[in-house]
Amino acid sequence: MEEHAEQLRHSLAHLLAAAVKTLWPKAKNAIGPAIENGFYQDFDMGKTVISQEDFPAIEKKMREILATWHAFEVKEVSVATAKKHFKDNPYKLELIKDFAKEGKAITENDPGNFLDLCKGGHSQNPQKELQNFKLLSVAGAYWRGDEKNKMLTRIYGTAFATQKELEAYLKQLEEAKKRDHRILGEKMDLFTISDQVGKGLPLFTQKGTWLRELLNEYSQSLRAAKGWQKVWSPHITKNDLYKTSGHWDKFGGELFLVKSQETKDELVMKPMNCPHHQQIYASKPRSYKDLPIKYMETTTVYRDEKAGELLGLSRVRSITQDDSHTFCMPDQIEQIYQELIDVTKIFYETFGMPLRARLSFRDPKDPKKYLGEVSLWKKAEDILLDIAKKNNLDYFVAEGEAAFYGPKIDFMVKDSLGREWQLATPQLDFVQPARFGLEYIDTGGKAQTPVMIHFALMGSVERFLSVYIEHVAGNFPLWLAPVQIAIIPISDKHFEYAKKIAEQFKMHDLRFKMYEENDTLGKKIREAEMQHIPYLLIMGDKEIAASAVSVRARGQGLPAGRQGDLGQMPVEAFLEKMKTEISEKQ
RNA sequence: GCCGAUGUAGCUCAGUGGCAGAGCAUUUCCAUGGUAAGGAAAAGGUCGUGAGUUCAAUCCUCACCAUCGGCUCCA
Repeated sequence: MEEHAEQLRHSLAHLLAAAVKTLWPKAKNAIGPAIENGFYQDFDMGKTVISQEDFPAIEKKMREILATWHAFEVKEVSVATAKKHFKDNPYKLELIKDFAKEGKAITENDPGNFLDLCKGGHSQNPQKELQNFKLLSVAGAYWRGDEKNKMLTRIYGTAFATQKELEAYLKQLEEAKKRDHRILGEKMDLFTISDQVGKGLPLFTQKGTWLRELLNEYSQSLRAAKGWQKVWSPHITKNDLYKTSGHWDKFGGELFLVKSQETKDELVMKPMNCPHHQQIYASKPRSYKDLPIKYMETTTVYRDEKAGELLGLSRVRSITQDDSHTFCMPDQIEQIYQELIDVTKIFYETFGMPLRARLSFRDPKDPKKYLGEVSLWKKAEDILLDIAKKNNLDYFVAEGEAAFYGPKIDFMVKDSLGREWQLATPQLDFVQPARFGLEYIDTGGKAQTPVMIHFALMGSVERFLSVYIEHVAGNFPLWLAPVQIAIIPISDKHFEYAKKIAEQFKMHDLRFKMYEENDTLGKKIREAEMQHIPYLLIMGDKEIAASAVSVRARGQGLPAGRQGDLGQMPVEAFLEKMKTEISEKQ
């Protein structure tokens, strides 16, 4: 964020605090930083409940107060003075105490008639610069982000230097809302969520299933080309498996339990596939000549996510991973990583999504969170860093983001609205193979422990879909579109010709929808456009006479006359066009 | 899990302490159409679920369920 925007947003957080404290004198303001595109401010509101309905009043008060603000004066004060100034605010007192302990200077600012504890960094000209803001939402947030602490009321707002930028941002929010995958998913009939099946358990329609299968086919085909082979594992398993792997201690609360009525077996729904794949590896002795061994399996795993965390397809309880596990010798790690990085680059380039890599390493200050020897971790992290450099990845290191069994590369993927998502994640694992006693015999005839590499290209099909639907706003490329062609006969006189064309499409494995309803042409075109079908074929007397079809490419937005009109072409020419586009994944 | 909001027809949403409403979608009929909604009629509801207050609850109260905005978490 540029410094200027940060200053004005931070200043607005103060202004919001001032307004809320004027309207509700008992409110205690906690912290209020600038964030991307705006700011927030936390309050302890006591028993008062604030809702969006209060926003007009708050915004009005903010503008009133703003008129009295001139310059932010930042003053350093003693701990005792600061404590006196904020004696009624336990949050500020806690901050003062912490700052004092860390030996930081304590600074206050007062732009007019509102004293606040603050490190500084404000707008130089509040009258002029703080005009373009809007309050957006109210939410709960734990004090200092710790769920053991009290929940405060957080008010989010957005602010820009100019009215024009503010309006553009609000418009972008609206656009994002329109392409929300939950809304498009329903409109385009891709998936549905039923109360009777359960929350976080989406059901996929025929169209949504095409997307799942085509995406998976692509994901697996890229890896198959580099030697990964499919395996299969069942969906329930004895819980001992996860006790051995170490997952039970860490994630036991999120496992779905399954009880056998025949035996005393305590089973669980599998929350991941790595232990299963390790058991396949362990099914017979392995030699160094067998390595690397590359398994892949796209399968659904089940995790009991906390209720409030479920969200459309982005966070679900039935998660379909396009998973793979590779067992190799330490000196093969680099080669495997290179292959996985190659695959990831191709995959995301196909979808037009730029990549950035986050190297998720352990937090050196909190070694208890991780299993395995420190020296192994260090070695693994060095290898990842080295590979990232060699591949010219746009990368950054994030300490404390590692999985408990090893460091990983999280690929951050940028969508067309500029939002970043974490999808593909090659993860190195030095811990689990040892726990399961996996071995291979090296050239000297000695048993060694292999290294395991976890990797899912999409991450999960559901999560990838949630991002991708919004990335393309429902306009899937031809090779992916569940319905590729809308066949629109002008009237029932033309149905027979339309059916003949449809037969040809069937022979070429093209996916089409026939608009046979007795509706007007305009209506049928509208419906096909609203379904984001890539090509619309209109056929009437003229087309029959010419043994042709009239082709209209999908419009990308609102109606604008005959946009996308490609004119009449012979059926063969159209088929050829489809073939080319599909094979090139355009 | 926590804070807040919401839940009325398949969808989007009005509305009321006293027989439940619209638009779109659906069905039927009329219209046979040339590039984003032709016309008419019908059908469609335990007003999220359960309890309480009341002569009477879709409306008020409580609990639960689900959804949404966030927080925390995310193998």
